Amino acid sequence: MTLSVATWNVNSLKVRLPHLLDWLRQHATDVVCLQETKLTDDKFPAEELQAAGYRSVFAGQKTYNGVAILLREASTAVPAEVQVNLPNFADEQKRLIALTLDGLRIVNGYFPNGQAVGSEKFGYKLQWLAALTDWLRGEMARHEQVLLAGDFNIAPEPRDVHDPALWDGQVLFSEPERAAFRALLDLGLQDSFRLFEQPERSYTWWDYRNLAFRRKMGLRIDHILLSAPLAARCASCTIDVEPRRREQPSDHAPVLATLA
DNA sequence: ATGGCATGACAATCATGA
Repeated sequence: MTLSVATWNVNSLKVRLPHLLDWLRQHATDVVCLQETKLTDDKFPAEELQAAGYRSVFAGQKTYNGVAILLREASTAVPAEVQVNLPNFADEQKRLIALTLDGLRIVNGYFPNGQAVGSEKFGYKLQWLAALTDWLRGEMARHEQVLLAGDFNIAPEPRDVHDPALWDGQVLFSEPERAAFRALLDLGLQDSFRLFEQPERSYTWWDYRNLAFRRKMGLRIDHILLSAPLAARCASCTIDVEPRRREQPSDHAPVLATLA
């Protein structure tokens, strides 16, 4: 029994819905984690996604943030244990949604950006990461199969950054953020992308400005992490850059993992 | 050079992203 799981920061689900529907038609991915939907729940396009064969579980707000998990009806069980936001971290911002699918605990996060190292938002990012790690420790004790996907807003290693010297110490690549990423790995999670040989300059985000995509000036900040039993089943993890080539793209590309 | 581009709220610019 195989299962495919994707994560994609769509940077406005309203604007990107045509791209998403096209992508779902092409890939028929079983589970799709979305970030930055930027929609209140009453505006979520659940009917359009239902028509495309997907059940939606979502938590949004006006203008900013917003997360959703799409489940392909034909292939997935009914979701249970739906969790919106971290239970140990009071937060107005909708940045996390989790559910359990036939014993598989799926956590989808839109991690804070952090704005600038040392800023108030950077402190919020580190606190959010600490709360996530504490909460996940318990989730991993309760579930053998844990999948953490999303826009982490952290490039974990120099090879995940187009110009590590330029980005040294900057937000998204600073030592405290990378240490927080390692703390997630220390829980027993593995970076599915690095389970396999990958092309040089593999990134998931490129600035809209300065022709960054064409010049391969990107960062790998969107990830799918797997607990050991899932990592053992992981058959592939790839970044699909095709949607980024389209007109009016999201600045993030989808990441896709398959579990055998 | 804190810009450059994109999105949303709002009605001309501004907050935010990464």
